[in-house]
Amino acid sequence: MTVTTSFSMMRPCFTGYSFQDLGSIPGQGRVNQLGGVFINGRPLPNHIRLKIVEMAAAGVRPCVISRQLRVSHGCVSKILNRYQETGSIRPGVIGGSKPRVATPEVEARIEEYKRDNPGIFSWEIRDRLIKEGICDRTSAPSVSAISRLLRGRDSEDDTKIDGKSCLHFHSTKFTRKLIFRERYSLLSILGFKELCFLSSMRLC
DNA sequence: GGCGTAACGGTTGAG
DNA sequence: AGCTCAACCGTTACG
Repeated sequence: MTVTTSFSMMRPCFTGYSFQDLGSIPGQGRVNQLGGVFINGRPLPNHIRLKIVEMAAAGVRPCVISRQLRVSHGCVSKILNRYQETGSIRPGVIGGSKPRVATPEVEARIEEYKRDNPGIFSWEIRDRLIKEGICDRTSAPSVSAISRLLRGRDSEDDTKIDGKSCLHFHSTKFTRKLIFRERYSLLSILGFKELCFLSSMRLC
């Protein structure tokens, strides 16, 4: 059995460092107990990950893979487990926070709070949203997201067309930005082809 | 000796 | 612009 790399197996952002690169990144490369080179906190290069999966598929025992590729057996075990679960050799998405969803209802409520009390702090708005059950602690927009929304709102108040506020246009612009971020994080998980397919099916 | 996994020190990136 | 924090990483050590 052979394992082929599909487009979806490739992460768009991290393509993997080459060991030649390690020399050009002073202080980055470290050596493990097996003599292998790694960068602490960073995923192994794709070609090593692929090699691990290929060797396992060829029936090579994990301990042999570990010794031959000079990668810790814990790492070999992790990568093979992940491959079994997801079918992908790619590492997970590192860093970032879960995108908060500011629904039109939440946006409207934020605007209402601000109208009632123009001096209200963003963190107070967030607290009220949670207290009044509009969102829970995990889904509530972050304080910085709220303040950005309010900043946007304030600048829009200055730009009125025929005496009417452009608030709706700009708040939907805010929502579009969140949707774009959701898509971007999907891109790193699914890969470009899958995302194009889902987009064409209007699934995301 | 081989394997699974918790703990650790590190990086990353959205909020 | 800079900080926070929760996600991930690979290595190490233990059972």
